[in-house]
Amino acid sequence: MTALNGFKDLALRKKTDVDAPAHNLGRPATINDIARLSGVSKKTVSRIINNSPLVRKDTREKVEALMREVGYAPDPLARGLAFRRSFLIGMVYDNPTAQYVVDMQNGALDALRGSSFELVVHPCDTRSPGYIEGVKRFVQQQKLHGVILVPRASEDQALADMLDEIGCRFTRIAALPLDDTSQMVITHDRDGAAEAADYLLSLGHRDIALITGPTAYRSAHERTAGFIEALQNRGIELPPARIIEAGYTFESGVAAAEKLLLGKQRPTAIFTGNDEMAAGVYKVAMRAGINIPRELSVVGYDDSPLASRLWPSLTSVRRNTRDTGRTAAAMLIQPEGKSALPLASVRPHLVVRDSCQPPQD
Amino acid sequence: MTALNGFKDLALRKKTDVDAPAHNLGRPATINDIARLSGVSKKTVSRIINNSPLVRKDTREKVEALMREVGYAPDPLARGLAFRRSFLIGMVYDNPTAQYVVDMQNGALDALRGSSFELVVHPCDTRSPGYIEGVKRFVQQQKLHGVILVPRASEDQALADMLDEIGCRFTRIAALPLDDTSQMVITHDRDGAAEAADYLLSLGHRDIALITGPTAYRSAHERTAGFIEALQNRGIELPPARIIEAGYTFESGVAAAEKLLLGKQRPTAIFTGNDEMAAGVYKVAMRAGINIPRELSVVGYDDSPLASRLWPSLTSVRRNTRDTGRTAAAMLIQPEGKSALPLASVRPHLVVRDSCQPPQD
DNA sequence: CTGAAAGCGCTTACAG
DNA sequence: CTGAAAGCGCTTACAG
Repeated sequence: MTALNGFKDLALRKKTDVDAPAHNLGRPATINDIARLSGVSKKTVSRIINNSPLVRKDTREKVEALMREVGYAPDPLARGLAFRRSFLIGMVYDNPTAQYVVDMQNGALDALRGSSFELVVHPCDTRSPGYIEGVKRFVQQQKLHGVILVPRASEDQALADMLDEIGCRFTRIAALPLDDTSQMVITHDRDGAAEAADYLLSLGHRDIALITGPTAYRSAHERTAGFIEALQNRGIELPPARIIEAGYTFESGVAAAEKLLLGKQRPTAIFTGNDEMAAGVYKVAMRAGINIPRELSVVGYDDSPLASRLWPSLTSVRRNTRDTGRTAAAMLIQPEGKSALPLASVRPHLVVRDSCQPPQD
Repeated sequence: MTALNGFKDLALRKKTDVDAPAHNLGRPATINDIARLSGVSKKTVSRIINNSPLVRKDTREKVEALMREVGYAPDPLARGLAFRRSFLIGMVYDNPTAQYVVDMQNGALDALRGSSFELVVHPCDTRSPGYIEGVKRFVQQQKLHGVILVPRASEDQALADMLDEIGCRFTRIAALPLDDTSQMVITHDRDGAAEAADYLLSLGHRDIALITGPTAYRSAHERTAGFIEALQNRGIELPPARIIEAGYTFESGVAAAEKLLLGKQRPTAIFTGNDEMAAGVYKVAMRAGINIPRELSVVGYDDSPLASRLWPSLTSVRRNTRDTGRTAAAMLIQPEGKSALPLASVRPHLVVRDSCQPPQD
């Protein structure tokens, strides 16, 4: 019986080294060590670990001092077993852009730093039929404390429903609010695209084209809507031929740009739904000898590293992905009742570089 | 007392539904359920979970069938607590290249898929003094099963020593063997760079320049050595002015390229230690009106997405990072004694695109 | 080849 | 505000 042993040890200690607090146990301290050495019960130590208010202030301070002294940290495995919930936050994503994924991870880790939580990653393929089962196994088996859903996985209602059903809390990251019940971080892609439109308008462009991502994606839909709306607000209506839906990939950007640039009447500016597709526009323009920015202005979305690597460097909408990840993780590890804000916002903004100029005529 | 309850339940079941094996317990099954329902002891179930040979074949098959039927999966938290070791693999890295990090993670996850292990990520800053303490806390607190060390963190002997000291197993990924004791995956950067050199030689280039990464990095050192060696093998000695040490970053590539390209006598070809710096060469060449590949051939290293996004697309050495990650993780979760290969190899190879031509004269 | 007891380091539910 | 008992779901060490 652990507890009894604890008390026997305490008795021994009292005789020998109660005045010499060199608590050196040659192994990681446990809650029993802390209880024994500070003369309180395990349960009181547990209350202190879990920030219960039901502990006298001086008791708390005494015990916390001892914890620091011996370098005590509670075992997440043992806590997890007792809580029936681990100290692991899962990140579920289906996104091909490495920088976006890494930024999101780093943001989440920012929020987890100093807490007892760690981040476990789960890329998946939302087009494969079994992927929801895969996430379910991941969540249930590891008894995850919570999950961060990254676009486009965050947009799959079936995934969210499954998580609700098994009682797993989660935070969704999305371009706009998807429902009223789940926690969300909203990235306001509509505003970012509008800023891009306003910028091109302010330079004097009027014949503008748009290469969108797959509009089944919320992000693509919002960026498209935001861009078109902003133009309309200034009295400019985009003709259908100036809007091309592509696939968020470099290759699809190349194909879209060929339609736009190799015809007789080309636009003076192009806004693309992400930087990958903007790189496709660059390739076509380069090959065709169209000078960016003199003959063609280009604005991307993401502000990925690619934006500054391209030449001329690409003006692009920055998404503040790291902040998004940090916010999402922070919502998840917040103590239960405590101001559980269901919604948070991260706002994009335009980063101006060298890829735009007033149109020549 | 769980065990006693277990036996009581078994008795009840025997009367009622022993012939109707619809084992539906409205909660995740535990080892006790499996033991009770299959009429063996907990310990025997445990042996089966842990692949012990000390189980009769028909016992094993009977129990495994039941496990499948009720969808039993052992709780990693409980196993971890008893084992004093979790089912978590850590990945420790200090690398700015997002694609490299993501490829490495995905590779590791390939190897962990279907196992009981999950991947928990730990980016760090090897230049900050406290980072080794940070890794130590990470490993000890989570009782990690093992850790994958990614360059450049993998090259820090102090980090490896700390892990040895606390008894944490780890796999290092490195350009060449660093010691004889730890498990390693060798990426043979020397060979990759040699292949780049041979390719440029085969095109007829003789006045070649080299932009290296920080040679304190093993990867940069090996790539540099491999490139220079391959040239020497063909009787070509690189003059010191043709070798510039840069920092693996885009900006440092720009600065190095300016030295090489804006002088009077420029080389006909440049090999860069990574793709980022090659993008820097592109920028300087573009700005100065130097045509790639007609007037200048460029070869990079990494075969990152950037390589195909640049125009003209960049010939580059592919590293097979995903294989590297998979191999590293596989070594870590291999059953203890079982053929614990200390060394594994992943070989790079050149991917030819549009950035090279024979020199004009 | 199989099993009953004790334990891993915590928390919950109950009692005071 | 504090504590003794029981339990979370597994494994280890010992015994047979």
